[in-house]
Amino acid sequence: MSQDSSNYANVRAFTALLQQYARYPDPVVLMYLHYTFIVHAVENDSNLHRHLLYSYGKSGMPMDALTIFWKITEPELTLWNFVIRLCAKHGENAVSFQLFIRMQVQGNLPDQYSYASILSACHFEEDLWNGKCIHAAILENTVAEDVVVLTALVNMYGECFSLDYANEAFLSMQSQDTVAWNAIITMNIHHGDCEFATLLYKTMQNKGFVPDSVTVTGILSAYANLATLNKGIQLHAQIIASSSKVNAIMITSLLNMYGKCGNISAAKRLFDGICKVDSVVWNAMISAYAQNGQGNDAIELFNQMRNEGVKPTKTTFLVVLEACTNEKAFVCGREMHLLIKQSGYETDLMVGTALLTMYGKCGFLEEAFHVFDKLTNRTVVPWNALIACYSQCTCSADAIQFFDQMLSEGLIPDKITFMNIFPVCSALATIAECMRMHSIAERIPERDDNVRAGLMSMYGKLGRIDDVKSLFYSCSCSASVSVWTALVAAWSEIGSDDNALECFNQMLVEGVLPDKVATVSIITAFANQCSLRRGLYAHACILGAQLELEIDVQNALFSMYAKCGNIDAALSMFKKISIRDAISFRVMIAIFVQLDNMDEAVHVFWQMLYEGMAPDDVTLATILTLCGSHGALSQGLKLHTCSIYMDNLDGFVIETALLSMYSCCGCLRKAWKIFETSGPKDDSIWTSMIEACAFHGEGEACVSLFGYMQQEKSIPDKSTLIKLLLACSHAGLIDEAVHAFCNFSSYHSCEMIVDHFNCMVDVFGRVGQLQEAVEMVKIMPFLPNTFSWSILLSSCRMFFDVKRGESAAASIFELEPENVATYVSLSNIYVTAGASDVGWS
DNA sequence: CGAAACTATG
Repeated sequence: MSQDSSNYANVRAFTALLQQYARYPDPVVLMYLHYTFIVHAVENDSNLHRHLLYSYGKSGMPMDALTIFWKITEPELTLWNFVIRLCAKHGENAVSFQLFIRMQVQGNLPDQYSYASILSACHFEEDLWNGKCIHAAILENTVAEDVVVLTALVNMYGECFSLDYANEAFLSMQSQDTVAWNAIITMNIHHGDCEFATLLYKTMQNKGFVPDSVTVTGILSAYANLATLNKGIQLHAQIIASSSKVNAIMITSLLNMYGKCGNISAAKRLFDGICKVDSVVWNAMISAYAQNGQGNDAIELFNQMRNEGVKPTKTTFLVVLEACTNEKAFVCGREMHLLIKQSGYETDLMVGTALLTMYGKCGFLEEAFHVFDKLTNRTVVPWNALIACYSQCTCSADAIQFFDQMLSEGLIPDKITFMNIFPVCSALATIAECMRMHSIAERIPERDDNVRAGLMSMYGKLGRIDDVKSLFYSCSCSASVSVWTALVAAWSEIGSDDNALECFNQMLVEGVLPDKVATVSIITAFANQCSLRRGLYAHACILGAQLELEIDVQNALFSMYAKCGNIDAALSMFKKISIRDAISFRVMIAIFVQLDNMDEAVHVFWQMLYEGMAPDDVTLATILTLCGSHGALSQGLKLHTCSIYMDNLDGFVIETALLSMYSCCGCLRKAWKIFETSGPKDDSIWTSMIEACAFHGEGEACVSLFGYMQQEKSIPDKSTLIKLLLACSHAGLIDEAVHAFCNFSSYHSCEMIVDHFNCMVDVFGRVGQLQEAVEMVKIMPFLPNTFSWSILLSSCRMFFDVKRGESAAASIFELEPENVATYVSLSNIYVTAGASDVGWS
């Protein structure tokens, strides 16, 4: 066989391979094939070049495609257009333009497809000038009226400049086609005008154009953004009825629509019935869960996705992290971090920001900062996320420091920055800081009514109603609903509920309808004043505004009824909410906990689990504490079992609560078990264990725990010391008490409080060392309070010491002349000492 | 075999 014919056979074989490849594109396989061609010296076949070029294009590798392209001598116009379009599609806009110029230099005149391709290389505002140049060239050309070119212009102006210009290009078409309609519809959706997009959709059909899958996709996202579930369902039904082929993109749009409209079960039914090889549909379903407060289902679905071998993408990380953040699922979040590291997305700005937000929401500020620190070319977005983390964890000073650091790095804060930093200033309660932030905020370009409202609520929280008012009156035009809300809240903050109500009325009079946020904050304001009458009034005012269906409003309403003392109304509202969220349950549980109604609290808690909602650790911990105080061991055990299956809970909080619950229910051994099996211990769990031992009279155990705690470098706080001293006192462990007391005072003398000394009075008094007890009262660096003397008095009574008892009683009378108990105690001393005849009456 | 404008999840 000659060299030529063998080469020919190779070319045919490789061509076949490449065609096969097109069905399952994979960059690694493609590069391997390319390498093999070179080895077999068939690489220079021009036919093969074309195949390779297209294959690289399909795999989304524009630069490799270009390398092949340059080897082709005198490529025809279609190939030029192909590579221009390919580079544009993958963000290589500059390369597209170079190709476009080079093509013409080599004597090829652009046709309508060339113009359409090069226009698609203009995506951003910065590209507008290029786009306009191309537009000018088109106007000189015969293709100026071509619908393809004009559609590309619609898109270019829509993405780089304004909807108006896009509309102009659309209207300048002599006749539109479906694709052109699709372009103008999607442009309106991208600009947020979904109502108009649906109107265009109707018009298009009236004019006889048949919507295709692209139209449907766009309209579905319009319905999603408008949250018009019924329209969405209707369109879904039409899709099914038309029995046209449903592609993955349409499925994704449907999932998104159901998710945004809050109909998770419909989304899940759809999802279960499709072929799930594409990560995008998984992402959409995970996101639907995450956005509807079902973070645990989102996480579970993600695990299923991995089990089925679907590769997570950047978006997967973003949506799963969102779920972890909402659920405070730290364990899962940390696993995600590992995966993200492996995928090389750790330093991606979006992923990094989502990751640091997750850590921050879970309360792990160090980890959050660590992620932040690794990000390069930081924009204002990760800074805002970092500041928000520290602000929400009430690390106000750090938040301010980061703010200043951000400024010194030359970044300009945006309104989100201020939305985060204003609450920090009110938390710090330093007026100088508030004014400094105020003056910086005055200088940012995008200050708007939300920034103004933020400022007003900052001053409002500090009670500076005059500053709030002057900001309100400095509005150049009529105040927006957020500004009105801030004013109402500020009046309410200083307890002037008449003014708050008057402002609310004034707002209604001026035709400003309360939105969701306004309604919630107004209802909450009245709830905090326990003003049922005003709360009812606010409730009545919003009845017409379709707001009573909003879950946040419903939560605020029933909580208001409870705070104002009308529990029955609260409960019946709670029961009537059709789609309750996790917040509804947490609020309702908190209400019952506050009422010390364990049965109802536990009942709502189980109901919450039954409806698929995850409790947070605070909710579970408060219920456990309630069970403890009611001695409800069997409920406590059930809750313990159930907590084992939740991974979104803060271990320390739950373990500490469990420990206390067992201790209060009399199971010291179970409390010990919790303590022993918990990992590294924080201060609160040490303290709880000491308290538990004290409660059960295990004084010696308290003392040794206290010792261990200090060995572990855990610093006992003042309340731990009190628990310990009480335990020692009950167990008569004088030396141990003295030791702990002296030890603590030598290291933390500034934390010593009068209660510590009172405990020591009790320690000595209880065993009859009355002289030492008196000394304790004398040497304390505080003025002894009634308790100090009362403790001494009761010891004197126990040991029949009339003289010291009289002197203690005299001191109490000085402090509290009306204290009847003292008379009783003293008379008891006289009686027991057989000295009732000493002349006191 | 292969061109073009409009398409989903964040």
